Amino acid sequence: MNTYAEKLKESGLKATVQRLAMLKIIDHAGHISIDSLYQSIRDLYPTLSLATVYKNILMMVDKDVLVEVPLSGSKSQYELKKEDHMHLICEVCGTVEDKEVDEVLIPLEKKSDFLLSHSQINLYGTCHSCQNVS
Amino acid sequence: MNTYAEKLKESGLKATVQRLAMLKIIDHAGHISIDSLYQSIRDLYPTLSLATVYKNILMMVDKDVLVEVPLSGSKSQYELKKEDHMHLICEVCGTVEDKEVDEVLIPLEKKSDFLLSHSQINLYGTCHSCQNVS
DNA sequence: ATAATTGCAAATTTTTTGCAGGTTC
DNA sequence: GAACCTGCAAAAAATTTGCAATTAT
Repeated sequence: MNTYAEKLKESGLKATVQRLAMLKIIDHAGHISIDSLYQSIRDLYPTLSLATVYKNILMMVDKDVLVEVPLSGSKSQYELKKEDHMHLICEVCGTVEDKEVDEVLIPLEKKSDFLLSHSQINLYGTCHSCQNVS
Repeated sequence: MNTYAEKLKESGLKATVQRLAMLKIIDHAGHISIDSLYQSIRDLYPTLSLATVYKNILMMVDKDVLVEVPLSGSKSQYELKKEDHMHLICEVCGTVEDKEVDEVLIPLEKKSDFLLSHSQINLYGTCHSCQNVS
């Protein structure tokens, strides 16, 4: 059985073709904005409506299937829920790369007397490739 | 002379009463959404228009007077540009607290071969006060 | 004086909602 | 078959734009 379908059912959501298509595209892209997702998905399902994309994004974020990645200066992207990690956002080419969070946050949590539920770490700068173009 | 006015002029922006009022409120609040800012500012300047707030936010972010703080599940907030720091966002009471970034990021930058320009670190969880309410 | 900024109204863009018909379990 | 989901169209909310009048330097 399809993993995406399982994830949905575990979360109490029905595994519709629309949702499966969304998850497949999001997973493949890593991170994606609602607009891009809608564009991509129309190639496969021309009748899928933007309203459905919105409804499903909200629902899947609510059910912890997806995570919102809010970004400075552009619209939020969405990704599959997985281990906390940070994003390295290249200000030149716009690429978003994932990176492990390591144990950076545990000592921090103790020092702050803050009960951490999840983190959102975005580092803006210039990625390896773009540094070399100069 | 007023510090806010200086900041604006250094950035090539005119020090209008509207902008000064915005900076004062933002500074006092620490972080604020466009809506809240508009509400607060109307008490002082009932004729100030929402369009002006939007124009000035964009302009001041562009000129590095302000910084956008994008948040999961709610609209972006804005704050005065200052040293990079992280936000501890309480999921119970919604409070956003500032915290130093320390030297957490420097080793990270080296390891990632990423030329860091600025960071945006939001930690979601439960703050000290809300932990004690139980 | 001149170049930038404001406020208004209108346009555009983004997101949400209601509901009839279709689909999943 | 019951509850849930979709797609459409329409509504609501958020953001941007154009422009004449005003303001800062």
